[in-house]
This record gives sequence, structure tokens and C-alpha cells, in this order.
Amino acid sequence: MSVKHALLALLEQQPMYGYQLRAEFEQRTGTTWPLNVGQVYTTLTRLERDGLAFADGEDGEGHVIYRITDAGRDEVATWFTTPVGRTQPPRDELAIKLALAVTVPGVDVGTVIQQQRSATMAALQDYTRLKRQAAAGAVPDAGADDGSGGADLAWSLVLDSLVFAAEAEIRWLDHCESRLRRAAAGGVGRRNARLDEEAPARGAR
Amino acid sequence: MSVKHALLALLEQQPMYGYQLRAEFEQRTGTTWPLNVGQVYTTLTRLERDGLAFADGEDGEGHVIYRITDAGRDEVATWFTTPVGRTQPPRDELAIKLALAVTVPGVDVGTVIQQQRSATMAALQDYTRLKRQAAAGAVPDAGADDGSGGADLAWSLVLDSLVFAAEAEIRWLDHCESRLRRAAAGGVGRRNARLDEEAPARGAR
DNA sequence: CCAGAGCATATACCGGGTATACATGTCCTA
DNA sequence: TAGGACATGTATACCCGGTATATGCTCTGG
Repeated sequence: MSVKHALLALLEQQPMYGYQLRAEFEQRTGTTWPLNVGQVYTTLTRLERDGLAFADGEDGEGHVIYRITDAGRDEVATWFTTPVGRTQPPRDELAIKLALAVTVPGVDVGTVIQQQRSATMAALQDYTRLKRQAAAGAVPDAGADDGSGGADLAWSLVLDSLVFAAEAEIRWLDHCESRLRRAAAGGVGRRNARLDEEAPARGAR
Repeated sequence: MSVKHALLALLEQQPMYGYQLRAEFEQRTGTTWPLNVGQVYTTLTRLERDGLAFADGEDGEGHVIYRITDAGRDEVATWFTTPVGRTQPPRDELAIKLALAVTVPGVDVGTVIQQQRSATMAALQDYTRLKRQAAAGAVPDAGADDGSGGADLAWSLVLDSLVFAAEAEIRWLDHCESRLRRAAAGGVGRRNARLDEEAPARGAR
């Protein structure tokens, strides 16, 4: 639901049309999560259906202008005041992959971990390179108002978020490696982590 | 695509029926990501459509047994050997929320951050509590094979992944707070972060 | 005997996300 | 100046992930 609420928050700031909403969104999140235009319009349709926004005619250039409603303003307020994530974290593909790699025989978990670490470290370098670019491109000192409304700061914070997540991923991979080594050395769970055949038939019932 | 590949990996280990696949999946990921049964069957249908698995009659109890194909085995192999995430990381709702909170006037970013930190720390405590339970429930020393096939180890690693992610989130929130404080003190971007009205009209064109 | 619970399969439905169609306007250039 | 490339702008078709629900079945306890 993040796109829906993000669009609502932008509409709260100012009435806008679809294409403009995409531009504003991407100005704040940069190249991280390019927003497909189609999704903007479908989301706007749903927002109108749910009474959170409505198309309010056209401006001078023929753009369909959307406005937020009072219900929409309430929705934005609750979105900002309600923390996210405590219920069900989104499925983590890497965690699922490793959980399967550990339990399914015939998979070399060590290689999976090593390759993933390399890829994540490469991504980390990309992020730091992007951060350098962003720092260079930013206005060194915009006295009163540079017109960006802090969009470059937001984009920088998003980048930091990716960096922190990638670093945590690498730490977790190291942690998995050492735990697997310990398990292989000790008595418990010395199977898997190497290709050993003949899995016992163990159904659910 | 993580569910699709996870089911394929399970089918590579052994032919199974739908309900059994869900049980095997949840045994490895615990209560983290409960898998809806319906998704299993729709995914199986798609797997059959794409030639990665096929329904191979019934077993004694009348269960529809699915088998993996050679193409499916290839798919699993490439899944395990190809790292994940370098292309487009999944949308992070929290990052989007904060990016919007920073750029949209009238939002108290400090409160958003503080509330989120509290919620994340609560989740962190839940995770460590679950880890204690898992450690207590695990077989202390299963000499040869406890029949779980390392499912408890996988579930424990998944939990660790959640812990690492939550810790990184908290670190990022602290980082955001200090950056915002610095921005508020310095010259650049002293707007936002406080409710100041009268946003200048700045459209995309 | 039957009410409820767990097992098992299947389908309807919605939201997220991508690709694509289509139309307009602008700008560059052969 | 005609035309091609390109950005702007809106809209729709389509697939996949995810949830809820319908429908049987078996087993068990009161």
C-alpha cells in the first residue's frame, strides 16, 4: 500500500495530475524504485473509488487534476502516525532461498552464500557511488530555498536505507556461514550443507 | 517469484501434493511468512503451464501428486546459483514513508521516527522471544538424524535475518534523526521537519 | 448421530506491477 | 519544410502475489 499512501501524501501537499505525481515521487526516491506510470493512474482510480481523492476537472493545459478529500487527509495522517512492519514483514527472497538451500539436499550452501555476498557488496559499491554523485550534484548551500523542497535530502536518506540494509544482509550472511560451520563441526544438523543423497520419506501426515 | 522457486525446490527433493508443500514450506520458515494454501495451488497450476512441474496422478489416499520436470530442475539450479537483489530491491514502505515525511510540509518527522523505532524495537523483542522458544523446543542433541532435516536450523536462520534487518532499521532511524538535526541546525534544508505552511507551487513542468 | 475440527483441493477476487497502445507537442536535422 | 526522435500525458490489458471463501472428506467426542 506504499504507493497509494505516497500519492495521497503528495496530493495533500498540492492538487496534481498523474504524470506530475510520478515525477514528484521519483524526485524523492531517485532511481531506486522507478514508478510505473500505469500504476499511478490505476491507483488514482482506486483512490477515487474509495473516496480518498477525486478528479477535479482540467487545468489550462488539459491535464486531469486530482484533489485529496477530507477522508484522504485522515488516511494520510493515520499512515504517518502508524508505524509499519510489526505485523507481517514482506517475504524476503534471500532468506527463503537460504532456508531452502539448508534443508534441501544437494545444494552447496557455502557457494550460495559466497555468491550472494559478492553481489551484495557490488550493490553496496553502487550505492556509495550514487551517494557521491548525489553529494556532488546537490546545491552546496541553498540559502533560502533551492526549490527542491528537500527532495535531494529524501533521496539521500533512501540511499542510506539501502546501504544499511545491504550491510545487514552481509552481516547476516557471515553469521549464517559461521553457524553452518559450527553445525557441521558439532553433532546437530551435520547433514545438508553438502550433497548427501537419500532423503528419508517424511510426508506431512 | 520466491514462492514459485521454493515450491520447485521442495518438489526437487521429493514429489508432493499441494497441502504437503505448504506444510514443508512453513516448517522451514515458521510463523514468519504463513503461506496461504490457495497460492500453492495457483502456483502449481502455473508451474504446470510453464512445463516446470506436472500433476502425476494420485497416491493411495487420493492426493494429487506433483513432480518436477527437467526444466524445473534447471530452474531451481539457476535460482540457487544466481544471486538475488542486485537489480531492483523491493519497495521499502518505511523508506518511502520517511522520504515523503521529509519533503511534505506539515509532517512531524521526529515523531514518525520515534514511533517507528519503538515499534521496531518491540518487534525485535518478539523475535528474540521466538528464538528462545525455538532454542528450547529444538532437540538438544539429535545424534544421527532427528527427522526434521534441518528445518529448525532454517527457521532459526530466518529469525536471525529478521533480527539483523530490524537492527539495521533502528540504526537507519538513528542516522536519519541525526542527519535531520544537522540539516535543521545548518543552512541547507532547514524547511520541513517542522510544520511550516505555505508551500510554494512547484509543478513538474 | 452429528457437530466441530483438521485435511485437501479449487476458485473468485483484489491490489501491485509491467507492458503497451495511443495521442500530442517539441526539437533537431536532412 | 517534412519527417524522425523524443518527452509528455492518459488509459488499458495482462500477469502475478496474496487473501478469502466454497466445497468435500475423515475423524473424533459428546
